[in-house]
This record gives sequence, structure tokens and C-alpha cells, in this order.
Amino acid sequence: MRQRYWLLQRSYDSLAVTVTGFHASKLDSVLPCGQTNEHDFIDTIAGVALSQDETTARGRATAEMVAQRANVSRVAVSRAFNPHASLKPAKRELILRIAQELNYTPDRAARALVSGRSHLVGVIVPDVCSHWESQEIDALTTALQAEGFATLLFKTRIDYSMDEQLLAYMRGFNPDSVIAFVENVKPATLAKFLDRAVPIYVHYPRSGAPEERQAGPLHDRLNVLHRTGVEQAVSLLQGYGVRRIAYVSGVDKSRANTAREHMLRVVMAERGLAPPIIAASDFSYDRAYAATLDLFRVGEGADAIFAANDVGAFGVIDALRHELNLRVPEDVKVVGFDDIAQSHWKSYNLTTVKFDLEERVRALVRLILRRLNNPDAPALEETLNTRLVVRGTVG
Amino acid sequence: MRQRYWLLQRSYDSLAVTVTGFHASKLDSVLPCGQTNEHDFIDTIAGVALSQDETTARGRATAEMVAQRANVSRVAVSRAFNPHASLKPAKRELILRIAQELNYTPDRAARALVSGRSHLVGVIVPDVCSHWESQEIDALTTALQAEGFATLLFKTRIDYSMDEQLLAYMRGFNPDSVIAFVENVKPATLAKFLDRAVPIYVHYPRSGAPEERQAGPLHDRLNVLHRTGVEQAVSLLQGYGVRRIAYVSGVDKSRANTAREHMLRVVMAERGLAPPIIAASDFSYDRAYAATLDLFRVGEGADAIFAANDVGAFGVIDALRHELNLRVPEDVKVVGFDDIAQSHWKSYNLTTVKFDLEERVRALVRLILRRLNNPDAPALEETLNTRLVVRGTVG
DNA sequence: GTGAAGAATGAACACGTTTTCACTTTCCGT
DNA sequence: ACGGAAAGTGAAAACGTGTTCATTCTTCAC
Repeated sequence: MRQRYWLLQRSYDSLAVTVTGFHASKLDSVLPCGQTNEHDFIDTIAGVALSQDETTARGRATAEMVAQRANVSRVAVSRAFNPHASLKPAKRELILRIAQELNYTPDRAARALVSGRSHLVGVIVPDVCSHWESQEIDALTTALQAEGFATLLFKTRIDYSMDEQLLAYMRGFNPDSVIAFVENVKPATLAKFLDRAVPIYVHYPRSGAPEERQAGPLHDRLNVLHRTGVEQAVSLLQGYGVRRIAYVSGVDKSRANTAREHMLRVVMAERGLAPPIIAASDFSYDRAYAATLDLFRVGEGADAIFAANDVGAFGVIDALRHELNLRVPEDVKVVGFDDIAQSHWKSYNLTTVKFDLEERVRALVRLILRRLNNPDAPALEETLNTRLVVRGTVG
Repeated sequence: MRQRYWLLQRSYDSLAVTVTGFHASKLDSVLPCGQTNEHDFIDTIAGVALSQDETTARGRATAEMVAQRANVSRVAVSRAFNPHASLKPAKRELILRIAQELNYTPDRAARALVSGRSHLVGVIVPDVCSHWESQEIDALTTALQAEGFATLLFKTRIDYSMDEQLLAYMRGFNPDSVIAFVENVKPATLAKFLDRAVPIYVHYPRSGAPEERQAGPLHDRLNVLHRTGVEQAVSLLQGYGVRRIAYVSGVDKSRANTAREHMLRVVMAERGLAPPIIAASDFSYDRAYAATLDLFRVGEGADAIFAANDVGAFGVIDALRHELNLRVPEDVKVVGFDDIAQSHWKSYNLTTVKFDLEERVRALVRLILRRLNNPDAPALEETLNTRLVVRGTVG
């Protein structure tokens, strides 16, 4: 019986970060303790003594232990945790009660090994703290959690490149599904590293091969259409007599950027407007800021600016107001893409093409679950629309 | 031999989201296909045909297959992937080569089952898209990934409450370590659900129990001291002759909020200043905005405002400028906490008490690894300091 | 050439589940 | 009371790996 101590601490004037290891299958007693730091006053420390004995060396109760205690077979325990399994109600109740007493939860690693379902969903992003991504990850995690899945996070390089190393690394964790925000990966590479029935959500790279232009939609698909939102935005701008429209781009060749620029081009052409002036940027505040300065100092300027995303639009607005001394929207009008939470902040109050995050995540989870429940189901397709949210940067 | 198809798609004017399931242990051929959507022009679709045979029903090569192909035992394959294991170099090389050919990676679920290490680090946050959290998650994911760990994300309710259900859920995934940003959990509850040698990083709740005030630091600890940064900020404000200082709070009773408010109170008292005026908020932009309006319309106003975090400071600034028609910093000075990436944006250009994220993450990973490598090591302690970053909201 | 120490090797076991497959019990309509 | 269907049950076989242990092969000093 080895004894180890677990200490908890709080202080008022320092953010104490407590890192401690312990085995806690049994909780023996609470030891009082406390400490005062010379520099910062530290309030209280609570100590909890934990014991570890042989039977719980790994620290967790197993199905076997629950079975023994309940006088049933280990299989019955497994069934008790599977709602669809056939088990006498009274027995199930007994098992679940004892399981709770012993603080038992089925081990997901073991479960994954035999069932082939890890209940992990891998999410690959270039940048977690990018606003749209973080909000999508947040909503996705909530939704997946509700369905019994956990979100496994992986980071690529910021330039949207995804290498084999990361894919191989990720694959080791056996995610049931992978959601990739990245783009620079070849079909064959991705296929090579995703071997179970793994749903994929991916913005795809340009491929010039001519033979890629045939056949039908045999796969599940979630389409998000830019047209509606862009049409509304261009209409609105035309109503204000705008003539020179610029586009502050996202990362070059990225899926989102290409789609947005292309649709803007199409809609403007349809309305008889000259093609947009392109100012190269990369979705970031700083580069959008710099690109805007260039546009007005080196280039010809513009009456209205589309930014490839909301954060970029913030950079555009700040460059206009704080460096170029131009008024938004009086002198220059600004439109973003995404409608992130920050877009309603008073300093920006951005007019933007909205992607409904909730709707998107719901559709995505729906597609994943459907594919997982029935790997051989016929392909399905969902389509989401965009719309313009009018705030203060056009008017 | 079952055949399934995997389709890839891209379009310019819609963000097509591709969800597809497939088994890809073998890549047979690339099928050309493509499709045009009536409403939005869809560019190209690349189809990849994938085959699945009996030996790879689960879709992945196993150590057994590699062993057979390399004419070695399965154990040798295991050893080839463990750098410390003793294996003839030539043999290891051969095995690794064949493994790569077969696209083999050890299954982490199976590995976790026997070794007791899942290589998963659970991260519990109330809100992924909250700026500081998303930036910390980002840095942490990068750091952990470099060490061979993956980040497992869990969401609690926004009010910082963490219930047994979530803990039980998380425990099923057997994280090697857990990093909790939440606070409202009792020691016993947390201990109950973390049973392996699990390092914990946790802001701890207030507990009025008198017996908690004794003993010494027997556990690893990362202290982040507020004092330095707060002293610098208060000094700076005093230099400008500021008299009435307000504090727009974070979530009530949260660790970060309590620590910050307390330190502000202490430092101000030391300098002979009257206690800060407290405006209740919750770390969010919107509530900080509203709290500021209250402070000036209902309350007595202030010469300077500390916000419990940077995002809150943004709300304060916007309320002052856009609703109360006060100038920052001329009429009211504003100081935040955190120094998130957005704080240098021109619209805010916030003076703030900086927490060095990189340093913090490095220390945290160091503590985790040390504890994991040696569960019985004596306790260690690291201390990080804060400092004031002076920008444009004080002056 | 010899012995001993160390490296290399593979068989067997362990990890904690789910699933399959027979078998037994219960239920229900006649 | 009877048959048949359905529900309930547990032994055994997976799942894919790391670890232990006893054995064989190499190396090296004398």
C-alpha cells in the first residue's frame, strides 16, 4: 500500500498552477496543509492523501471487478453499458449501481481495439486561435461531445501545408473521422493515411488534370454557397454608387480564398462592374492592414473593400481609420466574410457575409454520424446558404 | 474484394465540404469524374477508387503483417519502433522500410492498453473561442504534438462549473494528463475521476475550511505572479495623477478573477489609494461593455479602469468611446490582463499586464513530462512573472 | 581457445473490452 | 399444457500491441 499526496492550492495574488500526479482509486483521508509565500500571499492548501494497493495498480476498476461484486459475468457488465444489448432490467440496474460505487467506466482504448470505434474525431487546423477556426472547433466539440465523441486536435503549419508526417502521426490515434481545414494535400496522400471508414471534410486543392472533369456526386457532401451573400453585398454597394471595389485576399490558393474571390468576380461581372482590384493578403489582421496601406499609397485606392475574412476586414478598417485617415463607411465601405463573434464589436460593427456556424456544425455532425452508422449508405448532400448581415461598415 | 469510391471535389464559388467514407489500405486506381452544379459552378472532382480485401478488413496493416513480410517475429517489429529496445541495426532498418511500404503505424489504442500510456492530454475549457484560451490551446497543442502527445478537447459549461458527468466521460479516454481551466470542482471529485498518475493543472476553488491552512509544497507547481505587472500598472497610472480606479471583473469567484482583483486591491492599498470600484462582469466583451455603461451612468465613473482580461478591456474601451463619448486615454485610461494577440490591434492598442504564453506552455509541458517520466519524483516548482506592456490606452 | 558478459531474439502472457455462438430461460398465443 | 419465438446468459475468441523471460548469438579480454 503506497501512499502519495495530492495537494491543492489557491492564492489570491498569484495564479498558482498545480501540477501533481497521483493514484486515486481510493481516497483515504484529507490532510490539512498550507503555506505562505514570501512575495505573494498564498491562501490555503488542501491536501488529499491517496492510497494505491495492488488490485488497482493501474488505478481503475475493471469490468471484471464489477462483475465479481455483482455476481454476474463480465459480459453482463459490458451489456449493461450498451443500451441496445439484451439484459434483464433489474440486472442492468444492479450492475450500473455497483459500477457507480466502484467508479467504473469502460476503457475506451480497450473498447476501440475490439469494436473498431475509437470515438475520436481528429480535427486538423493550421491555427487554433484564428477566430473562425476557434469558433468552429468550439461548436464542433460541443456537438461531438453530445454524441459521445471527443475532439482530437492537430496543428499543421500556418501555410496550410499538411505533410505525411502529421497524417501518419494522427492516424496512430485511429480517429473514427477526420475533419481537415487544410488544403495542400494530394488525394493519394490523404487516402494513404486514412484507412478505416473515415469521413473527411476537406477544402480541396486545385488540380489541373483534365480527366478530373466528369462523373457524378457519389459522396456525401456539404455545400456552402457564397452566391447569395455576395449578391446581396454587391447589390447593397451598387445602391450606394460604389465603383471601384477591391478584394483583400486570404492565403493564396487556399480553398476559401479562391472560392470567395471567384464568386465576387462572377457576381461583379454579371452586374457590369469592372473586375475587383486584388490586394494580396493571408487572412491575418496584420497583412490585411499592410495590404490596405499599399492599396491606397502605392495603388489606386477603392470605394469599397471586400476582405476575405472578418479578421482581415478588421485590419482593413483600422488601416483606413487610424493610418489613412479615411472614414468608414463614408469614404470607404468594408465587407467581410464569416460573421465571427467579434464582428458586432462597436469598434468594427462589420457588415459581412454570414456563414451560419451552428447550422454548419449540425450538418457536419449529421453527415459524420450517418456515414459512421452506415458506411455503405448511398451518398447524401446538404447545402447551406450564406446571407449578408448589414451593420455599420456600409452605409 | 469490395470496391468503394472516394471522391474529391473543389469548386470556386461554393465552399464544398466533402464527407466521404472509404477503406484505403490499397489504392487501386484513379477514376476520372466531375460534376457541374446548376447554381454554382463546380470545378473539378477527382475520384479515387479504393479496394478492400479480407486481410485488411479493419483497413490497417498490423505488426504481424510487417513481421511476415520482413521474415522476423512480431516482437522485432515492436522493438523497431521503440528506439530504446535492443535490435540489430540492419534488422531495424529493414523493418522500418517495410513498415513504410505497408504504411504501418503502431495502433495507439492497443499500445495504450498494454503500456498504460495513451499519449493523450485532456484539456478542459469552458470556451474554446475565448481568446486567451484559444491561444493557450494552440500553443499547448503545438508543444504537446512535438512531444508525441495529442490534445483531447472537452468543453464545460461557460459558468466554469464542471460536473461529474464530464469527468467520467473524459476519464473513459484515459488521458495521461489533464489540464483543467475550470474551477468549480471539489478536490475529492477530481481525485475520484483521475486515477492514473495524472498531472493536473487547475485553478482552485475557495474553500473556507480552516484546516486547509498548513503544510508545505509537496507537489509540482507553476506559479504565475501578478504582483510585478500590477505594480507597474498602478505606478504608471499614479504618474498620471489618476485617483478613482475601477475594476471590471471576470466571472465571479473564478480563480483568475479573484487573484487579479485581490492583487489590485493589495497594491493599491500599499500605495495609499482608495479601494477599487468594482463593476461586475464575466470576462466577456458584452458584459464588460454593459458594466462600463453602468459604472458611468448609474455609478460614479472612474479615471482609470482595470479589466479582468483583454477582451473585457475591449468592451470597456468601446463603451467609453462609442457610447459614452469619452476619450481613451485622455479622459479614461484602460489596462487589461493577458496580452492576447488582438491587443495590439490599432482600434484598441491596449496597455495590459502580460502573461507570457510561450513561457507558460513550456513550463507546463516540462512539468507534465517530468511527472510522467518519474511519477515518484520529488515535487518541483516553477514561477513565472508578469510585466506591463505599455501601449496606447494609458498616457 | 575459452569463458563471461552483453546484445539479440521470439514464445507466451497481459491489457480490458466487444462480439460471436451456443445454450437456457421466459413469454405468449393457442 | 404446449410449442415456438424471443429474450437472456456466459464461455471463448478476438482486437493489436508492449513486456517478461528464458534462450541463443555475438563480442571481447585474457
